[in-house]
Amino acid sequence: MTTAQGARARARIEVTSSIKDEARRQLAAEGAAKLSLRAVARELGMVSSALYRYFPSRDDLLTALIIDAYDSLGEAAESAHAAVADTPSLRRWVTVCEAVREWALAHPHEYALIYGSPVPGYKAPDTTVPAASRVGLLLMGIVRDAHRSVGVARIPVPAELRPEAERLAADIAPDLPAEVAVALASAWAQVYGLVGFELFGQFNRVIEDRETFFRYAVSRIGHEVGLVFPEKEGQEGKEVKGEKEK
Amino acid sequence: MTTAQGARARARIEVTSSIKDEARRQLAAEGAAKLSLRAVARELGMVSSALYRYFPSRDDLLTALIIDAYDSLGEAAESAHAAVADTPSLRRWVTVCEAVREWALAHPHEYALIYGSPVPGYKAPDTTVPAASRVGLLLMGIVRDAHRSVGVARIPVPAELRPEAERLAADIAPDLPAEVAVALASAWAQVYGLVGFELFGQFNRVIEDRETFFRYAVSRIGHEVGLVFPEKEGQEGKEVKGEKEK
DNA sequence: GTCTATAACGAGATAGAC
DNA sequence: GTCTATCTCGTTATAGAC
Repeated sequence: MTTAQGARARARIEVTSSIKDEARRQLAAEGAAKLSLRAVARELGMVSSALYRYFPSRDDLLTALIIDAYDSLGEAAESAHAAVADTPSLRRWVTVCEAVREWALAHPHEYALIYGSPVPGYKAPDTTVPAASRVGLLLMGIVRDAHRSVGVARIPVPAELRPEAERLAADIAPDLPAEVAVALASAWAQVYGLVGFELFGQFNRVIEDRETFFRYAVSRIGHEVGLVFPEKEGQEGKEVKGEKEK
Repeated sequence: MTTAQGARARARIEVTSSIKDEARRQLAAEGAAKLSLRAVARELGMVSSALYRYFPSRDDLLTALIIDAYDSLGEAAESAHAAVADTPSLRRWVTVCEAVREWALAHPHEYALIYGSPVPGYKAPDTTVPAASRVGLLLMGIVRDAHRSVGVARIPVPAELRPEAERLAADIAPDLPAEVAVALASAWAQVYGLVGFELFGQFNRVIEDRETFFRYAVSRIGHEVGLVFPEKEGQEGKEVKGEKEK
């Protein structure tokens, strides 16, 4: 009984994942807008109606691919971070950003799916939110740790932004000062901009040594959210005047 | 003679632009991947083959739309800048960035066309480069002016990035120091990240007062390329206060 | 010379009857 | 599940109108 059920469940999981694999292949070839349940079925030697036992609609298949992509990116970022969890905050920040970039270069179509132009007619359901938040939460953890240990630079926000900053911090980063929460949100968007520019071709004929450029740019951004190498504190020139320690 | 030619030319321009108008409508409805010459022709009451007198292929139509979008964005940015051309560099920077954001919000599908995920199977020809460069050149002009008049802060780049920085400056910004050229390229990508995050929905449930947030974030980025309000020169360090708990 | 229309090709998607 | 009749698409060849 349980073995039969287990076998069925296993088979279901296997079919589900080959459907997603084929869908990802089509994503790479034709783009998300042209993802067609029928084509997936044909390629798998199934009939289109059979797919509906696994995914009730094309949008549900898309949603599954999106969640998988967010999770794959999140896992790449988290495991890269785990290897440097004991190092200074700026090093951890740069490492995570580099992992994001590398994942994006290795999975350009999935990156386009989650961070690129919206798919026409598709509206992502709230079920994508947890997976979508993983990298942001990871970066927030780095900044939080830095804030708790050595203290991060706080760049005062202008009065007009104060209410939004307070609300944002209360909403998503209750243990961070409002200024830092704002800096973090903006920093994450900026990192995404660097990755997007490279991936979508805007750096063609502009930036050649993209890895070095990226490492430098995200370390500047990390610096901007207040992260430093503790041993370098006080050497950063006039950009950041933190208390000297050491 | 001239009138007949003029009339023909006028008619040609008019038909060309109604083709592009209709194509833009379909872009908004279905996305660039599904742009179809036949559908455009049908909607205009023409026959598909007639379109080939105006655009030799579907890709050429796409290219025309892309160039138009870049030019429309470039013009929006340039005319916004013209209104504040005599103000301090940071104000000019922020104004141009805000114009970019506003154009993007007003033309989300065209923004997605030029800065979003690549259209599967389409390769942009070099003819798009001049239009694509307009905003970048405008921003570069602001930084150049600041560099010439009050001087901009130069943040030294690490040794590993030095060759790339020199190459980049020589290539695209011969009148800027290498460090500043690098900072500018990175800044432009970061501004794009902020706009993209907002436009593509990553700020949903995160940032509410997006206009204020954006103004603040891009002014920080402008600061990062060395722009300041002249009256604040020499006070940069004061903006940043380290904080420590221990 | 400049345009539009008709027809067709090969490839693919789709809806529905069976 | 299968098969078929009918759509779509980009593109080209051709013929004729202005």
